[in-house]
Amino acid sequence: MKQANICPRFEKAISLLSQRWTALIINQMLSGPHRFCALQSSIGISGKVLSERLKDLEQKEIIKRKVIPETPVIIEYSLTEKGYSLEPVLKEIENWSQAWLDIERAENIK
Amino acid sequence: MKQANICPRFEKAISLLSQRWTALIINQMLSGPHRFCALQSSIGISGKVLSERLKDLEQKEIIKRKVIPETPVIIEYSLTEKGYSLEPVLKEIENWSQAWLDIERAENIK
DNA sequence: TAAAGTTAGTTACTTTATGTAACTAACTTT
DNA sequence: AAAGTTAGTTACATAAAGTAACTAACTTTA
Repeated sequence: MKQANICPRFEKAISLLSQRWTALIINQMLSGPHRFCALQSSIGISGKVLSERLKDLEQKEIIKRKVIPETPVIIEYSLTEKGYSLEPVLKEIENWSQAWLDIERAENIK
Repeated sequence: MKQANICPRFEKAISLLSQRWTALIINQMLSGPHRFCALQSSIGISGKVLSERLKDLEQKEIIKRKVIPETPVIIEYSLTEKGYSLEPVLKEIENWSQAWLDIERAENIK
């Protein structure tokens, strides 16, 4: 039933950003390189899915994985140029969220 | 394990746009109102998931559902102001996709 | 007028994606 | 030696999507 007449590049971009966690991972990395467990705890993702996403994003050349042979070894994930170039997208999402969404409080009021 | 210190509005926006099909549905509607089966065939989504998404987007006030009592009845889905305000986000994704993605051809070459 | 088609969905069932939690291996700190 | 940290992996459970057939109300065609 796939018959989309939609631009394939656009569809690819959408399918990338529609993967759960992907946009949040990229967003965290906009502020600099991150380690595996830092991402894990800052966005609340499981190790399993995080490792899947990082492999996928690396393969898509959006992030790069660097092994720093300190003793204990440090694995550092950071954005490539292609990855950084998603910043305007994330910023627009943030702008929209500030303008149009508000935090529900109802559930907290007894 | 949810401990995110991320802005809750931003997270909400991300979780909206990370739902499969949602961004494509909104994108189609940027060009005007659409009927159920027009969306179905233009983006290649199943009736089941489309009806779920439309209900969800309506409840979030991003789209509105209008019953036009022509004979045969027409159900017209269109963006609200909140929905239209996502246009810059979609445009940025499109810009990025044009600048950074290309169509794989390898699989077509024998 | 019966048969076939369209629209806007829904239902039942299957496959895929995520979540949860425990585990590993190599190293460090107590 | 025991416990903790880092960067994952594995096995199992639940949730989300895909597939395809079905419904109900109406219309068009033979």
